[in-house]
Amino acid sequence: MADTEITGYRFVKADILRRIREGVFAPGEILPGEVSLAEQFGCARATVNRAMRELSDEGFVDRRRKAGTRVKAKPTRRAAFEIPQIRAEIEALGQTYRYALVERQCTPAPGWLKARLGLAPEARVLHLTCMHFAQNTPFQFEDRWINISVVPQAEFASFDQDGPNEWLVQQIPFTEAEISFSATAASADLSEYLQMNPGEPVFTAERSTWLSGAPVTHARLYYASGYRMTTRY
Amino acid sequence: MADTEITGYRFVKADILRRIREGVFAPGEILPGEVSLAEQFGCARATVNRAMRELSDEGFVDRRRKAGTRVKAKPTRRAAFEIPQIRAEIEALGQTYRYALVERQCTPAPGWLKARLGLAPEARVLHLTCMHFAQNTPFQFEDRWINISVVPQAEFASFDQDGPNEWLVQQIPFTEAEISFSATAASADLSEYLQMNPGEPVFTAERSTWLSGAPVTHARLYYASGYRMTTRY
DNA sequence: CAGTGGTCTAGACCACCGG
DNA sequence: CGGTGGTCTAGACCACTGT
Repeated sequence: MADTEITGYRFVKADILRRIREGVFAPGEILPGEVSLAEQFGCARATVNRAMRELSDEGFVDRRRKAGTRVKAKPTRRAAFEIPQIRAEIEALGQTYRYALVERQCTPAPGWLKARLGLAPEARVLHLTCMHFAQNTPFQFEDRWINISVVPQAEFASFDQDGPNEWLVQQIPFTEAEISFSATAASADLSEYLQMNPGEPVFTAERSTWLSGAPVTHARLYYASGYRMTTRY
Repeated sequence: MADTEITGYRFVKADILRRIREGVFAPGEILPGEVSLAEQFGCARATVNRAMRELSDEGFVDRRRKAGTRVKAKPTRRAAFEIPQIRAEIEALGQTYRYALVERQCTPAPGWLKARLGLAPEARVLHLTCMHFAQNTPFQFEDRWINISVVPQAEFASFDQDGPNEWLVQQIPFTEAEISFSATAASADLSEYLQMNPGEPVFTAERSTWLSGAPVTHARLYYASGYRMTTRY
């Protein structure tokens, strides 16, 4: 019997997804091959292929040559979130962004940093601490380290107008990055910068980037009280 | 002059990306059109199209009909993270997973929950609290609400063997989800469940799902001390 | 309105890997 | 080994939107 004649990879994708949701295709079950589906939908195989590839990218099905396409038994959905760009984040809230440099210093890299980034034993780094405000209330405290041997021009940048992140993205790209989130307790110093009480929970992001294996920078970002990172999917 | 003859969308993608990184294509600059690139690379336009589409998906370029493709001025990289599946998460650490139901109760939905999910005024919900252990040490405390009118079979499930999440993914799919992360302070109760001190920072995830607009479930997930959510990109 | 990306097609060859 | 998905091609039509 003729299926609906509406084509388009979006339709194919939505239709397969519907059948998965309704249990027509049960978890673990193998789906018809691309050729067969192309016939059913009355479209080219490439169209089916694109639909299935997206379903696979989004974690609904597993595809393997010869083995075919199977509905994932445990649907591991994945969500994408935008790496927070502080200025954009604040301005998106309709608030004015303000930046302030707290401290700037060239120093030998501390041991933990060398270990984390894989720095050379004698490496020197630029250490910056700064504040980001939304409407003049503290929003984020940034504790950043930049590898001078990979980004030598950092040594001569003042960082008194633009934050290190904005500066870095214009100076140097990166190829690998790692970001992790956790909850930490505010130290005495930090609590003053962020206008909170010592020991209060702080949402903390820690991010490292490399350029083809060479350590570029490391930052700890401490968010003021009440911050939430949200995403829909 | 002839460019390299190696084709493949992966090559095209990598080559364009390299030129972006090296500054050959500066931020904000417009790239050659697909036809032109196809000639340069000696391949079909569809091949270039796929390469460019992926670059766009990954946030390196912006594409618009008629306007062409531009290098993103502020590279907003996006990272994908897997929605944490507690059992898998713990077993991936090589530890044994254990689940325990703490409390189970059908109740009228509290006001904040109705507001958050968009529940009907007279809605009744199933409220569950449970613990997840890794190697018998507390890993996560779960505070979950399930909408009985959308998932009626929940009323008759005991939840004494399997956690609500594992049960739900087998019972009902969802179409929309929202997840947010924050740092909260451990309440007296919570600190006992997670074996920590009251007031200590707790990494907290809050997740809501809907099925075609109908509220399905809401959960607050409190992670034991020291938890980090990490992703590479 | 015209140029760009978005999508589809029909056919082809190939790599991989399950049986 | 043979079937499945992975990819490419040459060509086509179309939707959107900047100018």
